[in-house]
Amino acid sequence: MDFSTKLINWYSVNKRELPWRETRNPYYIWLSEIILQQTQVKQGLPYYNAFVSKFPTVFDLAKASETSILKLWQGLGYYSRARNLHHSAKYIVDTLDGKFPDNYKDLLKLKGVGDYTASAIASIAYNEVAAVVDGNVYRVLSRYFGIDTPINSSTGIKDFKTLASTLINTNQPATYNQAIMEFGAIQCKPKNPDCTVCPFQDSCMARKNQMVDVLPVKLKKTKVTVKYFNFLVFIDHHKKTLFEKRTTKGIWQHLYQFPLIESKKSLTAEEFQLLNFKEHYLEIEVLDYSLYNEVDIVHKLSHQHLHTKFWIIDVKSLPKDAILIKSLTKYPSPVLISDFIEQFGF
DNA sequence: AACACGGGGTG
DNA sequence: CACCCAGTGTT
Repeated sequence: MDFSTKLINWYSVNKRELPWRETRNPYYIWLSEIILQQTQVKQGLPYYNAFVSKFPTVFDLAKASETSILKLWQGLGYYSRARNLHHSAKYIVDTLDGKFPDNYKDLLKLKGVGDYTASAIASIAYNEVAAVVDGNVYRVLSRYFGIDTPINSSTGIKDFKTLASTLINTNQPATYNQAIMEFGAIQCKPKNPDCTVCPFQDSCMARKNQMVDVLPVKLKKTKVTVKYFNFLVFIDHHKKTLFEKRTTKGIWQHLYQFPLIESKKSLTAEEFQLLNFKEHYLEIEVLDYSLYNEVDIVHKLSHQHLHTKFWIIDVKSLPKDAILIKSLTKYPSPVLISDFIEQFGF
């Protein structure tokens, strides 16, 4: 029995029931694939259901505000996915007259859709013979064929894509692609896979050569930078505060936060006073201020550790663009901020 | 080619 | 703590 048939047989027995497997609607397939980029099924599933429920068609998504889409995306991370989703929905509705791209080449033109996602949608929704290569596929192929080429090197990316293209079952591309990914997720797991129950245990090169725990090979690890964030939580007697949209390039673009002052180190109250935050907000008359968290809250992202202090600042009045504290939760904000809002309670 | 981009889960 | 996750866009 050949590789793809064996995989498909395994899949027919072991596959999970997932809502995006109950449809061929390209819009729903697209939604699920974007949500699942760098995201585990367990984490993405409730977001998928929320998006399908709130935006049942691409037209609903296209006419929504970016803020409402980011609000529904809140907590999922990699927020450019949500912004690109909106951009592409408008492109489909406005430029393509609502006709969803129906092949790999045209799908690739959508913002936020790269080689993997274009292949996934083309195969799953339209049964196009386009091989997917995601983290699961890299792992399964590198182990089964015993390939130690780094999966994130240029040659590795090219070679694995070529190999995947030779293996795909051309009669059942949709099923094959989902089968190999599901196999990687459930059987050929990153850590401690149970190879004794694996259907490929007799032909797997990694198992034969005891390389299961070192494959796939990946270049370099992420280096983490440390940053120090001071959030200014203004409160006036109208129960209003300042909440700003992040327009800068880096993390959390277009999400909302309390006014932020970044420092070179963790500040004491005295140092914070010396820093004289009032310089940043000349027009605001400060009555009193205090530190909410004595110990820094360390918010860990994959490439940054954010050491955070929340300064509670009582003020007499605030500028016109202040918003009611009660309405804070209507805005999309980073988990770090929404957690604070919930715990502080105001 | 290297890096930035989130947050949750696992061993 | 290190690594992984149905990757993509930018530099």
